[in-house]
Amino acid sequence: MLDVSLIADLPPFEGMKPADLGDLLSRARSHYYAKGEHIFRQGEEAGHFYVLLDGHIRVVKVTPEGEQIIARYISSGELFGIAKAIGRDTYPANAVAAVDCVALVWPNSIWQATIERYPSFSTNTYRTLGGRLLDAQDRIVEMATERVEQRVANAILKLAKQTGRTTGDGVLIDFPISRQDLSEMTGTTLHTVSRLISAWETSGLIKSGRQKITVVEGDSLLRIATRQGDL
Amino acid sequence: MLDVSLIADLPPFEGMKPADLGDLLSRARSHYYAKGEHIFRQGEEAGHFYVLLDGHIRVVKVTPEGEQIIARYISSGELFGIAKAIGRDTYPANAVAAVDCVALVWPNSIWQATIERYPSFSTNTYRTLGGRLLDAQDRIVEMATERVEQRVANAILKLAKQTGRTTGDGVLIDFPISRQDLSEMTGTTLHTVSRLISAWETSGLIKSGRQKITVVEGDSLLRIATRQGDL
DNA sequence: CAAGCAGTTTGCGTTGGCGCAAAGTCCGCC
DNA sequence: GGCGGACTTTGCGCCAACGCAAACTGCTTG
Repeated sequence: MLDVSLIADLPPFEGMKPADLGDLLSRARSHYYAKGEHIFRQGEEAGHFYVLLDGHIRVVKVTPEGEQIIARYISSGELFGIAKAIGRDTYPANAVAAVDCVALVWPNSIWQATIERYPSFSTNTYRTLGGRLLDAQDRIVEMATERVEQRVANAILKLAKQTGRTTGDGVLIDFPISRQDLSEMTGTTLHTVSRLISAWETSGLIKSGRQKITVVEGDSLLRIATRQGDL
Repeated sequence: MLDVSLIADLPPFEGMKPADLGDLLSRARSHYYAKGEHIFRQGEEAGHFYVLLDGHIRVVKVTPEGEQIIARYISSGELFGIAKAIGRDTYPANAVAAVDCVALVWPNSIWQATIERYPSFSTNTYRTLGGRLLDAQDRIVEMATERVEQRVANAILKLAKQTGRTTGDGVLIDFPISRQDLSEMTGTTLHTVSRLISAWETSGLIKSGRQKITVVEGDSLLRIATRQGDL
């Protein structure tokens, strides 16, 4: 049986009564996803909603031409797959386990009742949604106004902030991330990302390895991310 | 006094009982905004929410460097300024009247009660929000994968579809839109937009004038918008 | 109706970033 | 422990789109 302490402190459930939490939890099952596994796919009928308990999930949009764009990374404690919350019947993107993951899964049949019964859950959900809308719009502005170099620096900084783990060298992004992944987050090519990272590594701003990036001098990177034409 | 028929058929209020509509309407006041006037500004305390009754509104994000990006156009019948719905206390963008406009205005103090009292209004609102999130993500994908030419063609087609008025020549976008506006929607420069439009006008795909665009051959434009590298 | 401004067009030189290609390098697996 | 595949690096040539500059056009207003 799942214990309430699993989710009591997670943001989506903030403000809910313990009894309600237990009730909600009793309708969930937990599920393990191996690294690389798809939790759901774009266009698929949305049958469930999820809370990530452990791991990292990549949310990926696929174009008709087969190109992939990373919409966002989900960290543990976050809601995802909430198509129902936006009045949708199909998932708008793929969700892939970036590492081995554990998630709680609820059937969407209880969505409406859940939202209506637990106002704090409802509020939390829509706040999350709103945050994602703002994120998306910020990203549009970024893509429209900044150069590739700035966008890549920014993406690395955001990941380090969102999921970074401090090590001896600096802040390590705590899941495997390839040059290709970064290029799909910033709208460029893996080649360009590779060149930028090589250059930054040479000048000591970051350390990097295979699917691994450590931010050493965040300040310098931030300067790159925010400066305008003043090379 | 405002009449229920004003809003009864608008999407945000679909499914509401006439009595409830009257109730809601009694708390609104209507307001006229002259072309070019700001309805609210980015960063400002969000004091009201709105439904556009007539006109067109441009929602604009401003960067720290002063560059402007058009987030979306609001057409009549749409909700806007719903910062409260996403758990925000300030407006995330400017709203400017693209033409003379009339809007209904409610104080945000009644937001929470309104959302709770009228479930269909709540559902409609979040569906709208969800649509905007999906739009934003589509736009990210577009900016990451398509060339300027395709994005501009796409933007024109979307505007024609959203707000087009059929005339003798074709479908006219029915509010003033400059080359600069289009460039701010697609993440390019007014020069590039101007060049593209000139070319398309020469080959008869569109007609254009000062702040005016008519789509003549939508099919050909769509072909430009969707084709990949196959020039 | 003249002036002026906002919006548009067009030319020209430059360049950031892409596309292609090929050669590493690291890792997991048999 | 060696093989193969996934990931990364780097070189080179090119072109779409930008930046700058200047001229043009057509509303609008006094």
